[in-house]
Amino acid sequence: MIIEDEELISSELSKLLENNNYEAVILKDFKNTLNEILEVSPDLILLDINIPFINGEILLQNLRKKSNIPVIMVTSINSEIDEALSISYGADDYITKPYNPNILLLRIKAVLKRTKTNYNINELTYKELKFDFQKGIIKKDNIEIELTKNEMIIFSYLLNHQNKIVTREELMTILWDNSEYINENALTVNISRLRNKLKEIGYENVIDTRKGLGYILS
Amino acid sequence: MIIEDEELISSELSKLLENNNYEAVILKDFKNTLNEILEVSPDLILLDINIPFINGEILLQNLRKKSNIPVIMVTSINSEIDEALSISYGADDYITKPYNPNILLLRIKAVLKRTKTNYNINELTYKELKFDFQKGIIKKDNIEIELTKNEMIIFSYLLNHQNKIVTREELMTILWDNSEYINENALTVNISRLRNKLKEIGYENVIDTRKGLGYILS
DNA sequence: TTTAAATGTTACAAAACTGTAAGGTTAAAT
DNA sequence: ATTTAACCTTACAGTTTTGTAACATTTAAA
Repeated sequence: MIIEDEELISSELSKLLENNNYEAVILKDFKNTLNEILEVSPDLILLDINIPFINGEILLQNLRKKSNIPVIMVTSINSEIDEALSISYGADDYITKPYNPNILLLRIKAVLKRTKTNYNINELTYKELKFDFQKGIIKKDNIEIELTKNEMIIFSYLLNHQNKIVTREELMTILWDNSEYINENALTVNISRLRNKLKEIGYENVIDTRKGLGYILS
Repeated sequence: MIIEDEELISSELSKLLENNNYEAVILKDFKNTLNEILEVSPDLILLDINIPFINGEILLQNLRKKSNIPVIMVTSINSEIDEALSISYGADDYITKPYNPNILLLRIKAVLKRTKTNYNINELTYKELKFDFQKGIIKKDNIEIELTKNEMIIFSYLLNHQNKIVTREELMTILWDNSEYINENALTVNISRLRNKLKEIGYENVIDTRKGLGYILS
C-alpha cells in the first residue's frame, strides 16, 4: 500500500511494484487513513512523512497501537531528525527521496522477509536439536518429542535467553502471569518434567541450576 | 558485540556504546568466531563485512542457522551488492562507514526494540485483539482467552495467512503431520471450538467457510 | 561440619484436552 | 426443487496435563 500525496510519485511507485510482481494499492483518501489501512490490511506500507491532514509519523504511531503491518517510511529530506523519529515510532525501515528503485525493491523484500520469518519463527536450533515452538516439538535426528504447553513456554524462554541466568520469578511470571502463583513448587515440578524429556534424547544437565539465582541453559 | 578488525574503529565504537550505557564486547579472535558469539550470546552484534578468515556474510548465514541474535551489518563501501546480500542473509539492519554516531545509536535502539518485542511478546494483532502465540492467549481489552494447543496451531496459521484461503488439508497436515488423519471430522470439531472461543469475545463469522476450498480469516 | 533455605522427586487426583460417533445443517450442482 | 457431499454441533469418554502435597536432596553460609 502506497501512502503518498504526490500522484506522480505514487503512480511511478505503483508501476515499479507491479512490474516486480507485487500487488500495489494507492491510498487516495487521506481523511480516514488509519481505518483504510486496517480495512485493506496490506502486507507492507510505503508511507510518506508529508501527507495531508495527518503527519506520517503520527499516523505510524497510531497504527502501531493496532497492528504490526510493516512500514517503510519515505522521506523527502535526508534529515536525521525524521529518521530518528520514524525509527523510534516503529518504522521497519526508511528510505529517502530520490530513491534508487533497486534499493527500494531490496528493502521491501528484506522487510517482508524479516517480518515474515519473525511471524513464523518456527524452528530454533539448540546444539543438534531443533525446537519447533509453534507446535511444541523437539526433533533430534529422527526422534520427535512433544512438549506440553508449560514445557514449551519454559523451553522457548530459556532458548531465547541462552547463556543467561533466568530467574524463577521470570519463569513464574510468563507461566502464570501476575496471578499470585499457586505454589512455588509448581515451577520446580515443571522444570523437572522438561529436564526428563530432554534427558530422553540425551541432553542431560543442559538446564543448570544456579541456586538462589535461577536457571541457565548452557 | 563488536566484530571488526580495524582496532581504531572497534575501540571507538566501544567507547561510543559504553558512553551510552551499553555493555560492549570486542571480538579479538577471528578464528572461532561463531562459537565465540554463541558463547557470549550478546544482545546484538555489529558485524563488519570484511573480517579476517571468514567473510562476514557467510558468518551471518551460519549464525542464522543457530540463533536469532540481532545483527547490524557494517560495510565499508556503500555498495548495493553488499547491501543486497546482507539483507537477504538475515541482517536486521545495516549501516555504511563512515557512520554518524547518533544514527548508529538510533539504529541499535530500533533493532533492539524490534527484536525484543518479537522474542518476548510474540504478539500478532488481529483487528482489536492481540494473540500471544507463545502462550496461546487471546487478549481483547481486559479479557483474556486461553487457546488449547490445537486451537493455537490453527489460529496462528490462519493469522499468518490472513485474507487467503487455507485448505483443510493444509490444516490437517500442520495439526497431525503426515500420519493418516484419524478422522476428517476432527478438524471440523477443532475449528468449531476455535470459533466458539472467538465468539465469546465478540468475533463472530471471522473464520469463513469456503465450501470445497477451505477456510479464510477475513 | 552443621544447618536451613532452596530446589528436586514422586505419586495422585482434579481439570483440561481431544478424537469419536451420531445426527443436524448448509450450499453447490444437477 | 432436489439431492448429496461438505461441513457443523453436541455429548461423551479416554487420555493427557497440571497443580498439590509429602518427602528427599542439595548447596551456600555460618
